[in-house]
Amino acid sequence: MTIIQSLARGLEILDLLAEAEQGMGIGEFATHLNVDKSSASRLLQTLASYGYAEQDADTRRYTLGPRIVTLSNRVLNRMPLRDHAHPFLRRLTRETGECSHLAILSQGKALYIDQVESPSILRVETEIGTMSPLHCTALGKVLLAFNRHAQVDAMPVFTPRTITDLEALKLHIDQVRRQGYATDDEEHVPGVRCIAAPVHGFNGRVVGAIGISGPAGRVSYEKLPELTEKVITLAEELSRRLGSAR
Amino acid sequence: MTIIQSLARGLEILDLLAEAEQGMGIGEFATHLNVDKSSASRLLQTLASYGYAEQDADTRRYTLGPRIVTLSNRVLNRMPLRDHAHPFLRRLTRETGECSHLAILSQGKALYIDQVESPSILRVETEIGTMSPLHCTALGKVLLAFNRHAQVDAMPVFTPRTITDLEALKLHIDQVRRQGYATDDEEHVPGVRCIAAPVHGFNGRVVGAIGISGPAGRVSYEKLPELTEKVITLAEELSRRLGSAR
DNA sequence: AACGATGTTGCATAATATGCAACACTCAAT
DNA sequence: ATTGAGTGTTGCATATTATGCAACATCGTT
Repeated sequence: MTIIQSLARGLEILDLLAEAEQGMGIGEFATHLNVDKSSASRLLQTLASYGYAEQDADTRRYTLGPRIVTLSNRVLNRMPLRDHAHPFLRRLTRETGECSHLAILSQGKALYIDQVESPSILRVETEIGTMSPLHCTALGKVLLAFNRHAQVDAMPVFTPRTITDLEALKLHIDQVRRQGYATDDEEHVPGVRCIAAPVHGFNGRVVGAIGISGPAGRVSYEKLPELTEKVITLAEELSRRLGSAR
Repeated sequence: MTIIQSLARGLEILDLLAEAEQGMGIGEFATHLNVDKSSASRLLQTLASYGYAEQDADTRRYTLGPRIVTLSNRVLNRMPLRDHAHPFLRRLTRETGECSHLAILSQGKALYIDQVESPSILRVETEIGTMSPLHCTALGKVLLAFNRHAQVDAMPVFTPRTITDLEALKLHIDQVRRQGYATDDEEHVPGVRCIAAPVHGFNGRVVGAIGISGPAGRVSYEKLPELTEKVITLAEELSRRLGSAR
């Protein structure tokens, strides 16, 4: 496995730009990459010439360019699941009042490929493109339980409630498999609870997970059964829509 | 202006992947880039290690990876305009029955940053991330007319109705400026008509364009005045929402 | 105008990306 | 099961290019 260093540096620059809302100057890149200013400048020029970066004429700082957006929607538009699922996401948010999400397994994580936000002021802030760990999120656990390609190789701690023992997780995932849904009980983000259920494709295989997330105050233990019922029902309807025999 | 060749090759690979829905094999990359298979393999491995490409375990072909989606939504989420405008896009589609779009000026083109699709089966297929030429699209003409940074350097022909003379375009844009909206009368895509109007920000500057597109049969000359009125009204409401004095 | 900060460009050379060849893997045909 | 073709990966010598340095250009502040 060989890494082409110059390409890697360019991609690292994109990672830096993803975190730099106000853009970055050449000197900052040079420092982060541990290269000379001149090298940083040439890398940025290359990225800019292909549309991946943009230099603000006034501040001379660089920001992410539009080419990324074009490519991203190529990726997303290649997923028919998204189009089928979106009306169900809207229904789920309408019926529960919480944010709803659709995720698929990607690179060992749960990739959020669509969502509908809650109308409530207090809500969980996530975005499409988020890649969540599998072991401590409801969507992730569903993928672990129902997608044979899903596996965890690390189980970082996010909260005191995060499951960090592999045997404990296996038992938990077995239970998810039996009950047909998963919950995240403040295991990833303190104060946030999630519920998710699997989405089956036409051959019965699990092609994704659909679920809701909300503040623990609203997604309370008393409300869990009712909300869970809604998530499961919508997931099954969507699965049937996709042609699943289930 | 120096181009870092290895980085450029990696970005060219991303461009190839954007067009290759079923992915591509290493040999195809090598041919397109005019490099040896081994070089192509190393470039792809680098892209894959950063999440920009993925290799399908079964076919061994490479496709675009999820990292692109994550970055894309960073770009889009940095535009408050999108959040403000989305309800107006929905209203516009509801009131006209056509697809509605929101675009900004980016790299000399109109970058579509949001849209709401028409419920009709027959509709215009565009996607977020599309970068349209300015001289022959309604959104683009609005940007040309109202954004002082917008200019055209080339005027490629798309249809027999495309304006290809610079003087003619200048007159046309002057008219757009006077009337406060623009139309695309089958100038970009045969059989497609569009209407767009400017969106003004809090300092009165034009921060984007909002409009609709539909088949010429539905966006007929008889319907144009009524549809135009709706677009202008919504654009002005959105502008007021953004704090514009207009 | 002078100065400091920042981005850009030319040039010699240090470093790395390349092509070649061998190898590993997969699949289809016999 | 074996063979051959097709495809992706990896080691190595060296051809090529990316690098750092220094000079320059640009911009904003005093």
